[in-house]
Amino acid sequence: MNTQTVSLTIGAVAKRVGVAIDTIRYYEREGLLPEPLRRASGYRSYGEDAVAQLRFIRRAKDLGFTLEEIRELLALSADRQRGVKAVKQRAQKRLAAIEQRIAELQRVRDGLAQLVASCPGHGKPEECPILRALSSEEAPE
Amino acid sequence: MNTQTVSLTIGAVAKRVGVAIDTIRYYEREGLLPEPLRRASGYRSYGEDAVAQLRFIRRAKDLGFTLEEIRELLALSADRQRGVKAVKQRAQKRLAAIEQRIAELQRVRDGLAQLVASCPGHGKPEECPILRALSSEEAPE
DNA sequence: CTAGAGCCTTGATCAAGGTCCAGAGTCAAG
DNA sequence: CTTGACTCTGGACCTTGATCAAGGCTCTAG
Repeated sequence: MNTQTVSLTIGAVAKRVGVAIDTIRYYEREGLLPEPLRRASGYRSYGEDAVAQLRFIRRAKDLGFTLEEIRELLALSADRQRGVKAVKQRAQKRLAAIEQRIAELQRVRDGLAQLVASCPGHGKPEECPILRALSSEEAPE
Repeated sequence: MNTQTVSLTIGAVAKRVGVAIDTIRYYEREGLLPEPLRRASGYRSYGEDAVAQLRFIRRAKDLGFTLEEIRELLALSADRQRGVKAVKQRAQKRLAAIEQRIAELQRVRDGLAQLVASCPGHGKPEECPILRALSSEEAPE
C-alpha cells in the first residue's frame, strides 16, 4: 500500500534518515539498496519504501550487524518461506556475539580498574603499577 | 641494569613476544619502537629492553589502547616529572571509555534480546517483530 | 662450499565503511 | 533568465593495523 506515492531526491532521503548522500550511493553500489527509479534528468527518485529500507540498514548497523550481514537479513526478509526463522537465528547469533564482546570488555575493564586503583598517581615511573604491568615479563592476570 | 647484554634478531624477538616480524618493523616505522642497533650486515639487533617495550605495546593494545594512545603512554612513561600522573589519567580515560562502550553494548543487547524473545520464529515476514522493528518509522526504544 | 632459512628495503595490498573531488548537467526561486 | 543549490559519474582517497611480495643479501649447519 502506498508505494511510490511520493518522489524524493537523494538529498531528501539523506536528510530524513540522517545519513550522507554519498553513503546512500555507496549502499546502492554495495547492493544494500535497490537501484532507484530515475527522472528524465538522471536524478535518483525514491519512494517511502526506500526510506524504510535505509532505516532498516541503519538500525541493523547500530545493532552491530556488518553490511554483509545486513545484506543477508534483507534477502531473508524477502523470503516468505524460511525468512522469519532464519532472521531469528541471525539475530540470536548476533546477540551471542554481543554478549561475548561485553564479557571480554568487562575483563579488560576489571584489569584496568585494578591497575588504576593501585597507582598512587605520583612517584617514579619504575614504581607505577600501570607501567610495570604493561611491560612485565609475564602476562598480567 | 643489564642493558644490551644480549643481541636478538628480529625473528627471535618476534618469537619471544608472539608477534609477527612484519609487525615489529611496522611499529618501528610508526615510532612505537626505537630504531634498533644494526649489525654490520644491516640486521636489526635488539636487547631485552626492546622485548619489554614490545610487550608493553601488546599489553596496552589488549587493553584497548590505540597505537596512537600507546605512543603517548610511551612518551609519558619516559617523563620522570609528570609521567606517572599523566599515565594514570590516560588509564582512567581509557577505563571510562571502556565502561561507556560496555553500557552501549548492554543497551544494544537488551534491545536485541527483547526482539528475539518476541519473535515466534515462524509466520509471515510482515509479522516478525525483528523485521518490523528494523524498518519501523520511529527509532526503537 | 652450498643449501636453506632468515633478514633487508620499498612499496603494494587488505578489510570495512565510507568520504571527497572534479567537471558537468539540473532544478527552483526570484 | 540568472543564480545558487542540488545531483550526476567515475575514481581517488581515508583510517587502522597490519600483511605480503619481489628481489637481493646474510647467516649457519653440514
